[in-house]
Amino acid sequence: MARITNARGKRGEGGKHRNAGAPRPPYGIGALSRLTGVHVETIRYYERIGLIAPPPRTAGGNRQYDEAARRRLAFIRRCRDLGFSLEEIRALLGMVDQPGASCGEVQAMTRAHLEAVRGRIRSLRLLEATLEEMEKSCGAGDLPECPIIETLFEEGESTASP
Amino acid sequence: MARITNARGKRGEGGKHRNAGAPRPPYGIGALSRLTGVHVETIRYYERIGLIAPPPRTAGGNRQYDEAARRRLAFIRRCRDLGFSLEEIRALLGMVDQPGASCGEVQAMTRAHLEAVRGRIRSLRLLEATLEEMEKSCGAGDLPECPIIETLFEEGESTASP
DNA sequence: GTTACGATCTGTAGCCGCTACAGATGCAAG
DNA sequence: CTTGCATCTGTAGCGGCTACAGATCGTAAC
Repeated sequence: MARITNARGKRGEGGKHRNAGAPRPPYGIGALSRLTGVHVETIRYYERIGLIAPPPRTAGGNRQYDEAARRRLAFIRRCRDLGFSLEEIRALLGMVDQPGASCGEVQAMTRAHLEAVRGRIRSLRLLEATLEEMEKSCGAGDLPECPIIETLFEEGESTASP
Repeated sequence: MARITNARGKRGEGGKHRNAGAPRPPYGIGALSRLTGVHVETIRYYERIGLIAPPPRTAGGNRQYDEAARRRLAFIRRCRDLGFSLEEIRALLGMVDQPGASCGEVQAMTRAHLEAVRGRIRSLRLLEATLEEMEKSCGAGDLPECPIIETLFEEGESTASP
């Protein structure tokens, strides 16, 4: 969502009258946020919990990020989009930082995560079926006794655990 | 999960030597927990946030629940299993308590919830596809440059938002 | 220079839906 | 009466942010 378009939309961020386009390092936290799609507060949060390193500061105390920081944060963002937890991401970043030979581990984590995702899909589908049935049972929705409520009051264990 | 089997398994709860089977009202909070599958702490939490009414107490201050309370909590449990939020459940309970004519509303809520569930399924499926592709790209898992990591470092917006 | 205004700073508290303690009682069986 | 579980209250923590408040930074325009 909106990557380069508004990167310079409000303020140049690169100072003077640069040759237009994306801003360059060092990035302020706002620029980094726009570049990666991670909210400013979330970036600070990641720093607080030690997911990203504290960047150098300006004389006044504002954070300044470089290209490496940007890439790392974008990596995190992509992992989040794929549903990895922050702890999983921490592990992944650790593997990234290792020399080599970690490919197998990365693959294993991906596989485990994939299995978890599939599990969630399965239970959501059961849930979907139950809800569909309940919804249909209502017909026009003007019965004296609501069948949905009846169903919810009935005995018996439920099917899914989302 | 385990409904009547262990209802009397650890302690009679019904006092004396009752004719076996399920305990009877009034239920202590533990018995209620076993009957509904809702943890003791969670029951107290529901009371604290006003989702269930504070029950009468024994002289010593222990909670005592009746059959109506049991049914209501079981209702809540079933709704949770179906993925309704506590706020949604609060609304549903309000409708239950209304005389009649709320069937349409209940149906509408169910429908809305069903749509939300379907949305979640859709994004999880996108996610699944991406993860599958990533995982496959690794092959035997012993490449020098891990393709998964490469992918995660690549530019471009991501697809799903789970 | 100064003013104005946005960007950024720190710190704290809140969201949901529980869960996990600690430390004090209740209560029934032996 | 003792044992020993069940229950009590209260508080804090989880994950992953989000939303303030109130202060300071930084820069463009006058």
